[in-house]
Amino acid sequence: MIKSTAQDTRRRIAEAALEALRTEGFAGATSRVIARIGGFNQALIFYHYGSLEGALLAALDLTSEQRLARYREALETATTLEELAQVARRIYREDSKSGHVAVISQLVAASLARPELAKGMLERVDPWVEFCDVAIRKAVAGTPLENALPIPELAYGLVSYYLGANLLTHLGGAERTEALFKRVEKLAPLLRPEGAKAGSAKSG
Amino acid sequence: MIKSTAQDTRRRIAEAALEALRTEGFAGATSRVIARIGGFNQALIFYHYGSLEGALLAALDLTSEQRLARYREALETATTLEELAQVARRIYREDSKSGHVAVISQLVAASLARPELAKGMLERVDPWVEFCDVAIRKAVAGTPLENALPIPELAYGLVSYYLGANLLTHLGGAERTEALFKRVEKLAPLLRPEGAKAGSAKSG
Amino acid sequence: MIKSTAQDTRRRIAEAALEALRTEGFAGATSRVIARIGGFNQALIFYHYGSLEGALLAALDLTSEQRLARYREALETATTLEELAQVARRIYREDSKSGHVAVISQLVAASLARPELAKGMLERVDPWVEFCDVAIRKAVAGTPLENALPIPELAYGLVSYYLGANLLTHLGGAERTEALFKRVEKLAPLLRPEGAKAGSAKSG
Amino acid sequence: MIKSTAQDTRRRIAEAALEALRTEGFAGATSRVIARIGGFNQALIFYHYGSLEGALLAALDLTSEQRLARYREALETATTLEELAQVARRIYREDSKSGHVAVISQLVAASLARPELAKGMLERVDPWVEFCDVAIRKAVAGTPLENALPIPELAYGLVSYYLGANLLTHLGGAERTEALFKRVEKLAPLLRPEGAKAGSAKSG
DNA sequence: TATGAATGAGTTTTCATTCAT
DNA sequence: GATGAATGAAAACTCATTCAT
Repeated sequence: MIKSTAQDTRRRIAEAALEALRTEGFAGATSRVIARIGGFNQALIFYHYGSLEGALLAALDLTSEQRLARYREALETATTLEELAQVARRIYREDSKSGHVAVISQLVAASLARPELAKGMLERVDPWVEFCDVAIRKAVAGTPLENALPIPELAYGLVSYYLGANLLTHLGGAERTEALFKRVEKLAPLLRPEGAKAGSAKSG
Repeated sequence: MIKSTAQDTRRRIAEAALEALRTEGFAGATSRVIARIGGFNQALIFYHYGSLEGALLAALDLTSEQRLARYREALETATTLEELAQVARRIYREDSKSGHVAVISQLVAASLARPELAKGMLERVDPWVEFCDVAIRKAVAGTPLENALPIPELAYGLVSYYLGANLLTHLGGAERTEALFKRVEKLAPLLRPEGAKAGSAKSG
Repeated sequence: MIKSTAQDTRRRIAEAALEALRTEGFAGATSRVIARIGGFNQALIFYHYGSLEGALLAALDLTSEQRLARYREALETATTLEELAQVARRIYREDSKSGHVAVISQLVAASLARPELAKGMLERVDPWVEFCDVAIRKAVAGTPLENALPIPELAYGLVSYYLGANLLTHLGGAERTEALFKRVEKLAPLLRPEGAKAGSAKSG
Repeated sequence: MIKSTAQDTRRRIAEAALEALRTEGFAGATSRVIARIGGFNQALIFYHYGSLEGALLAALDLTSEQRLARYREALETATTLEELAQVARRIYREDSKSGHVAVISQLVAASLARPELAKGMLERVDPWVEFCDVAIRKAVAGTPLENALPIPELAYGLVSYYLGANLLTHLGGAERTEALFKRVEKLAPLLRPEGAKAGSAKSG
């Protein structure tokens, strides 16, 4: 048997937990299932994380890091509101396909009735709000909206929407959310104030 | 042993299930807990609903009916975007306090991994989208937005947002969602086209 | 609602119980299943028979009567050992196909751990032993075996064998029992005493 | 908590299951009863055998091995048909007393309605047929019957009879089966062809 | 650091049966 | 005679977690 460092093992456990969440949902992410997926002993989860929830939160961190990195990278390329909308749609699709945000939905929902989980979850929401904040700020930079919009509140609103959209998507309403994204892309120019838009006049 | 009609008993079970969902969440809404809350025998749930899920969906119907009625009533009183925003905030607070939409969140989340539940849930989403559709339509009636906005998509988006906002609220972020509502109220007049705003200014 | 006489209802219950035993086996012949098959209320079983077991025994009586009548009729036509063997095989097949003796096997087996059932079963075995007794007697009438064979014991042995053969048949060994029957048919003449056999003497 | 090897524990479980089958029958051999008899946790059954049926089949293997060994040993000592009949009677009594074959009857009967069990059972019937085959062959060795009898079919027939006889014995008809055995013993010599009977050699 | 074994408390569901009507 | 409603007890099985090694 090859001994691994505690770090490696923790990582393996978190990855197995993530996979379990993705494929089986929160209710199916039992210690037994996680152990089977990762090929290790159930007890190891408790040895390293103290409880199942600890391992699930580690799984969330794993996916959050990955996704946030991806988001930030995508944000680099977007400079206008239109581009931002496009980026958002693309990322939404990636998230749906990969199941990453499904994991978040599951954990958020499950944590409603689990104080300890809820605490861990709330902490992990902030980076996302932060990200949205930056994104919006960038999108409206140099436009009149820059000063008019309640950006922090909007950022939180976006995260809220994202969560809800993902839940519904997984219930079976994928197209309807996609449809909204498409509309927003089309409408984005209309929301631009005159000055910023050169000659592309809009709302009469 | 007191015999009641099936209707009454079904109602009692649904109410107990609702209470269980509210106070214990989906994972805690077991047949045993529901039976204890309602003061009846566990087996009664299966006698009347066939399965736990059946009873939980009945609970959802109970709360949905109540809330929708309340929403429609509130909608009657609102005529402008500002008023609509106010109504929305008030109702959001009621939902948070009463735990009604928390129940929805729980069930939506839980149904991600339960096909039968998911089916039942999806059917129950539509009345809400419908309601939002009507509400938005009413709010923008007579304004240029009336023709510019993708109302059906927005309606679905609102429901999505509402779901997410409720999840986060129950995680502990109530004030942040409230803050957004307040901002929207303040900004509502700005989104109004000049003509419509003329004499009907509401916000002080 | 058409009221029926107690006799009619008892009959309907017994028939439904028999059908349940046939199609679902003893373990599946629950009061609920029987009631569904017969289209009546579960409680009716207890009203008329006092217990589930009572109804199941009534079902057994139903099938026993039918089969015994059939057996006696078949016995009429058989006069020699060979013919008796043929008749036995034909009847065995009928029993297998119709599921009648499967019902007996089920009940006998189930009664091993149920004193009340066992009592009822034992009483119902006698007519069969009696029948075998008569059959054997008839088959060996006029031959030396008539006085040599311990007919009552053999009769009981035949019933024992029949029970076991049916159990194994239902486990999946139908052909093997059939094979034995065929062999017995062929060998029957060999067991015949010289006098009775005319010129077909075989045994040395 | 005393830790043992998996082998030991599996054995303890199988033994407890066997005892439960013996004393309570199939319907009474529930996980709870087995656990109580064995003095271990119900869950242990599932940990080691995956399902109740797995444990019950293990119990059957336990008793089958023991009995087959005993049978083979007894067979060694019997060389003539008479002796074989004596041995059969003795063993039959042992089986009745010890409840070993009652267990088989129970499982065979129960498996009528349980496909998985039936599969396991059928596999376990063969060694017994094999044993009977050998026994018969030995009994008729050197006699004219050696070539006249359909031994494989008879072997299967004997197993069938044994099963049925045991069922009836447990229903309460022990003496009647005993009576048949006694008669067979007495008649055994008569079935012997003259040549072999001459000096009634016991063939050492 | 890791694991196989073990467990108490829990799950959903089904059962035979009773009772008020 | 008949029935819908109700129930206590029990079923098989799973859970997160602990413990000895």
